[in-house]
Amino acid sequence: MAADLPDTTYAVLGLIDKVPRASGYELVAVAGRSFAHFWPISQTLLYRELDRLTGLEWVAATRVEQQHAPSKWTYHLTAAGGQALADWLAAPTPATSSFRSGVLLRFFFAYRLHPDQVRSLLADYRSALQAQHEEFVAIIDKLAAVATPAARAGRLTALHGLRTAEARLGWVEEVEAQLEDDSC
Amino acid sequence: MAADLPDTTYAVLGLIDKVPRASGYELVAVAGRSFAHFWPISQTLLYRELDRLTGLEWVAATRVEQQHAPSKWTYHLTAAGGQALADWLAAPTPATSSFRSGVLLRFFFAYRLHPDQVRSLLADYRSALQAQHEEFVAIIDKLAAVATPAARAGRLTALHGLRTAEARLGWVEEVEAQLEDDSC
DNA sequence: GTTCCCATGTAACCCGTTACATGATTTT
DNA sequence: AAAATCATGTAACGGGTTACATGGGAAC
Repeated sequence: MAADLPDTTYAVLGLIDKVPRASGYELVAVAGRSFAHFWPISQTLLYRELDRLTGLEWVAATRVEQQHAPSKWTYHLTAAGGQALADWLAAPTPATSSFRSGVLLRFFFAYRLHPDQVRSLLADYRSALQAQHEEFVAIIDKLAAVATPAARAGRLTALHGLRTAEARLGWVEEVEAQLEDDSC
Repeated sequence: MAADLPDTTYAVLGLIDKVPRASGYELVAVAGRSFAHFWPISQTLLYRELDRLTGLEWVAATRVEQQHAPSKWTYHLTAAGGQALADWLAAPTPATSSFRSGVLLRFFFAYRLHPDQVRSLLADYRSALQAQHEEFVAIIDKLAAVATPAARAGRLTALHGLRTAEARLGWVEEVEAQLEDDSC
């Protein structure tokens, strides 16, 4: 059907389905809180996708006047949009999980560093992982209280992040232990 | 000093340091086998970075004539290049680990799918993870035999991938177990 | 009265990708 | 004769980013 669009387009489409009658501004905030962990998008990009989606008539925009705040556009799926989302979800998933890690890239060349510098690299990484870990725990706790299918899906994707962070924290410990052995 | 360059530039710089006197063609192959797992780069991009690095005079190119194959350029670091690499490694690492997962994005909207479709999504993900797992095991085995600092760094980054894949396979099992509970 | 929140947008850049071109040599 | 390997490149596209602009109402 439609020329094949980037997954980001469907991410926004799915978000509008999940949070109907939201403004672009609100969607940016929701995206930042929800799928940003495994599919980050900037504000500019999200607005661009809203344009694209309305152009495709997959979503319809409604003008809402407000007196306590600027007027806004709210969005909701059309029938065609619902179909497009369903088609995309049903299509076989290309295994496109792109991962780029500045920490690992540096660690890969770590043999050019002093052991102290390596240790500090690992320490920074640990802090970042711990912060992530806490975020995921918070999300899981919050969503555990909600008994909707959407909340469950959100909780389980957060669990994926949690398990990943745990494993990587374990890796940091493993590596630090190995470095200590060498110093002796 | 130099306007701040993308990490990819330093990735190539580090690779030339690690594998001196290699051609662009060889570097593409090595990059594909080594840091592609956490820092993928395409052939075109790598060649473009070689141009940039020679322009910066961080690497120098030498023409090598061959009779059994086309002539080639080989690369090696200059003093300035070595300094640039060291500076980059020593600089505080921005926590830029960008992760985009098509599987998680779909899973996030999984409440719109039939349970069977979710199961197949998870099954595909498991296969991909298992393939990754095997790759990392192979790398670790291969590098365990080599007793250089560079090999050790490579082995430990591969271990990071291995631990991550293990944790995610565990997540798949966890989620599948939860889905079964619901069916009852 | 400055700062934060709501709300939407423009401009410019460039990184990274895919597809394709070329051509010699070696292997099947 | 065809296919794979070695080797380097061009062309075009677009997704995603950062930085900036605007402006009214609310909060401190």
